[in-house]
Amino acid sequence: MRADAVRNRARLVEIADELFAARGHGVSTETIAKAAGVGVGTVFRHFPTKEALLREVYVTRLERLVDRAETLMAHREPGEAFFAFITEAVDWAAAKNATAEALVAAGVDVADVAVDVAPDLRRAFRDLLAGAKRVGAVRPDLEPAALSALLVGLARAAEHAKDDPIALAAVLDVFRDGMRPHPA
Amino acid sequence: MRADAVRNRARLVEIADELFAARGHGVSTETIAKAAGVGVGTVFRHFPTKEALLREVYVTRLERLVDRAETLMAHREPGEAFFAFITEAVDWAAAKNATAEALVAAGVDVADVAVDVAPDLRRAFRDLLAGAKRVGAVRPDLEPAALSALLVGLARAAEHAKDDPIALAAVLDVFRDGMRPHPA
DNA sequence: TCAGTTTCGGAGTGATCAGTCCGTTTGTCA
DNA sequence: TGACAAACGGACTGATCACTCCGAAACTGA
Repeated sequence: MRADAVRNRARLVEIADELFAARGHGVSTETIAKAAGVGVGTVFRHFPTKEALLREVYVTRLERLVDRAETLMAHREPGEAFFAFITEAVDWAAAKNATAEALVAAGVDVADVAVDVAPDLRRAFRDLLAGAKRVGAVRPDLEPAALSALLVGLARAAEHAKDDPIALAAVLDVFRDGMRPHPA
Repeated sequence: MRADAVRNRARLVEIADELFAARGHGVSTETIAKAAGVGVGTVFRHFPTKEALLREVYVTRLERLVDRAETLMAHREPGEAFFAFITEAVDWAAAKNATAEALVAAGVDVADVAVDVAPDLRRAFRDLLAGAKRVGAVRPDLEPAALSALLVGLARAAEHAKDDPIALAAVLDVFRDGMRPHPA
């Protein structure tokens, strides 16, 4: 692969990520191409359809999430790692929401798109939970499947409250307290 | 207003609600018109733009939600009314896959899209919360704005977990426990 | 029943978008 | 450096969508 091709491909994913996050999946291919400083032809040489570009963006995001979980687990105490992850996930949330919904709207099964990343993600969730449960930071009945659903929900709730810092803080508190071991 | 016009208008809102819920906002005006058994011209006579039809659908949904909150408050003990409302909102969302969208639309554009209903909705939330706080069923720092965001998130989380009853139960527990007064 | 008016239906319009095609440019390697 | 394949750019195409327009149909009140 030629050097300029590699550069353009990476840049396209990066720019597409930003534009999809900021303006939804409705942004036209031409807009993305212009923002990346290339022609539309280049977009479609690297990605056969717009949907393929969306998938790439989505997978890239999931990979970053997994990386982040692993970094936190390696450098923090388990309970702290877990809640730091939850909190950070909020920042990442709005963008992920938009992409996942775009894929669903396009009739794509998100689980199918993420099939390559899914095992890593599941493992990261499992390890985060196991560590946090071991030190008693998280309720013992919280399983990876529920955590996944909660993160999706948190992402959505955070997006909804993003312009109201007080509400956003309350939302985070509710999630965090709800995930902690319940007294009684 | 002529009898057939009234009938068509109501039918359009009803059909549009179903189609938007099932297939997203991307459904074309012509699809909606055909499903309602009318021509596109009829759609645009009743609603100047597609967006106006969307708004009408949202407002109708929100009104139903407000009605339900009021009924619960009138017939149940405050804490029970609050949690029954939460639980029902989820069932409704998971089944119809639509309330979250409606709430997001209301939140993102409260002053605009749902200008007529927003005060009622806010009042219903405020009253539900006030009652529940009075009897100590809900944490005192939970405000209507945060509740609104949490409902959106809960609806989304529940939808994500709908095929896994154990995860769904855990998700509901996390939300309920998180909304209860925090010990310490 | 019938005139008068409202409402309807759907072909037509202009705009936009995903995706194609090919002449031109650029990186690569001998 | 020069030859050549790889990659590029953007005009172009066909499809689709929101919305318009007006002759036909249907409701209503007398």
